[in-house]
Amino acid sequence: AVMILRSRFLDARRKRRNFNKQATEILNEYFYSHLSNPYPSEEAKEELAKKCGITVSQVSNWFGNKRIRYKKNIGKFQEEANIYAAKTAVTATN
Amino acid sequence: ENTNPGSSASSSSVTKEGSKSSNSSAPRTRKKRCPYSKFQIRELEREFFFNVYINKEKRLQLSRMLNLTDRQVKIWFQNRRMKEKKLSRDRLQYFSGNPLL
DNA sequence: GCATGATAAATGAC
DNA sequence: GTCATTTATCATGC
Repeated sequence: AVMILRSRFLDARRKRRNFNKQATEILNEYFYSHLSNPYPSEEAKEELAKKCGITVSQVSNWFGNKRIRYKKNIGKFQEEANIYAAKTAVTATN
Repeated sequence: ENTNPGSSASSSSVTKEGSKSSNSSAPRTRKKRCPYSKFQIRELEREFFFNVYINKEKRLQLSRMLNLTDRQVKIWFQNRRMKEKKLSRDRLQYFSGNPLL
């Protein structure tokens, strides 16, 4: 039984699985509502991880990938940015 | 497999600024990430298993054998230690919600 | 065929 | 030294 779990752990890391839609929503909401400084603190990461049902490392990975891919091609994310900007416009000003 | 690591920073030396000490401000050009070969990884892992912290002598020796700079070897061990720590954390988190134990 | 999550070199703060 | 990060690369999903 231990061997099974061990082997399952070893190859469960690069077997990539997409996050569910709700988790992606939460992450994108935070990212685009903090676009001027998209660097969540450790506490914020833990909260995001809990709400998304993923690990803190996965949250860090997501923000790392998001930051550079957004920076490299802002135009491609423009539509997405507008959507979440409108969705979180109220909370962002507070 | 892996050619001289020192040449991978900027391939064309003519177009890039040839001067080195003229501008003291910018971070110059970040060295392009070049994945290490299987042989290099094997030897690095072997030494890492022997001791997680490598001393200066072995570091220089290993860097020459693998055609890497001592700085690259040093940084590899730093990253490898971080990887080990993260593996431990993930193991704990993975087996903590254990459905079979 | 790219989008996406995870990992591997490389940098910099401290 | 650690450690969050940037960047490119890898591996998979679809």
